[in-house]
Amino acid sequence: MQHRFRLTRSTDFKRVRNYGKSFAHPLLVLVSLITTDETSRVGVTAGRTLGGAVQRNRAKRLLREVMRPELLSIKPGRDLMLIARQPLLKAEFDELKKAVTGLLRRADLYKD
RNA sequence: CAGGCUGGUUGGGUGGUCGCGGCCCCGUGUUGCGGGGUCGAGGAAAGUCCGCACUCCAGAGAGCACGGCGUCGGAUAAUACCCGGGGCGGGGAAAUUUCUCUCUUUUUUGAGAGAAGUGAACCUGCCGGACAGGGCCACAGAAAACAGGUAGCCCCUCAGCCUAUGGGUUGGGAGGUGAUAGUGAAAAGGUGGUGUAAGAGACCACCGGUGUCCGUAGUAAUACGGGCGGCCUGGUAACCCCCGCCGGGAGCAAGGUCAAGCAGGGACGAAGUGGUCUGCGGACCAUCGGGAGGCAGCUCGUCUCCUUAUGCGCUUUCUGUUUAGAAAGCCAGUCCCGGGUAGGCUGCUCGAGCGGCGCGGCGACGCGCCAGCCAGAUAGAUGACCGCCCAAGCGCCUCGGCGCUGGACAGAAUGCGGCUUAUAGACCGGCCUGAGGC
RNA sequence: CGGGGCGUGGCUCAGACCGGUAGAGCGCACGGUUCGGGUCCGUGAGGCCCCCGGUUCAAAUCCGGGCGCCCCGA
Repeated sequence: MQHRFRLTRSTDFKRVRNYGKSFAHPLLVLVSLITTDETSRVGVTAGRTLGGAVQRNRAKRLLREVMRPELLSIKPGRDLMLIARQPLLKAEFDELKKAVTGLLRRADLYKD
């Protein structure tokens, strides 16, 4: 995922977390916030409950890899946040992909 | 061959498609985008237990306090922790010796179990001082540290009883003793003898320990042998302490630099003189004054640059018939200033580095030569999917294949050395013991 | 990067500085009191003192190392 489509600042994460709408799934949580920007951006987090640095990095890489092709078909001006949950580490890639696309549809983020 | 122990190396490989970060090159519509090339996690990157480099702060020197360390030699940039020794312990297989028990055999014997001893390689813990001083040593025990008595033993003495007049016995008192028994983790060298009323290093022999001197080996700690002396002083300093040595503090979120916003400070003068050009708005040059900077810090001098912008704003005071003007303050604006938050850049990876070869050393490590440059991210780059192969586990049978599962611990964040902890396996050695063969 | 604290019966904590007997409250079990329950009274079970080494005659305590949890500073 290209760097300009990423959430990078701590304040951005706080803003999305505080004012965004959240959608839950056993594998992950999606948080969405409407902004005035042209582009949509995505941030990825994995808390300490997932395990050590290896597990947390792997969770974030999987989430980024899943989001990469979906980014083109998402409505502009959205800041998204994906929060990993513990069962994500044992899930298959296709399973995770299905979960993410399902959440994006529920949040009504796809272009018409 | 069997068993035990131990050192080192490695930490899945390969190909395809898509994707991410750094650097270089090219193109372009140049804060960006596209294409190509190249590089891109570890042996522990981890824990942060030590030691350095580096940076900032503080600092004349010395001492005190506090903390750490403490056998010898070596290695190192440095280290209580690395390497090689020394001393005192602990663990350690096969084998074997002795004893006891059980079974067995006509006997010789054989087998098993248990206890004690000897016992390799190797692994592992500790290491100044207890005659400088203080504190503590529960329970038990007579006594726990300038030893000690209501057990026992012995002598003396007093009283009672018995008596064959030698004495015996019971109880009390004054002493001696530290041998015996018992307690305890520990009872003030051990064994044997002399000696004595009973005893005791009181004395003797041997042994053990300690101090000191000499010799041999060793750089040394120390070991071995011999002489002499006292025959000798419990443990605890990972309790205080004493002696010797070492230590300034903080840490890459160090530090440097650029710098929004907000807040703070300052200025918003005089509008001179001479000249040139002019499209009459003004512009430029020189000069006076003012300001900023450079010429090593100061003065002088000199050089360079700048010298503008206010508001039909508000309040008060003064002048004035009014329009208006002046001064002070406030507000807004513009410009400048220093400090500096968010944030950016830097520090940031060429280094006590890594690899190969050779030499020296038992080793830690050192020296020389060669070849190359080998991660620098910052919500933090190494990922996803697929094929084949090599190991591993499970199942099946025709014992060699087939099918399934499917990679251990774990992710750089300034760098390096050591330590500690986690770790599926694979490969290559070394040492010791036992059995057999030549 | 640096600093601090905690771990002891089922739960909340003492004991640790200065080593020798592990204790309190709540809870639990049994008995009594009551017609029965609660309250109250009495009795007493339950601990490898987080783990591994070391010092010591002796370690929950002293000294190393490890594990887990919590907190703080730049």
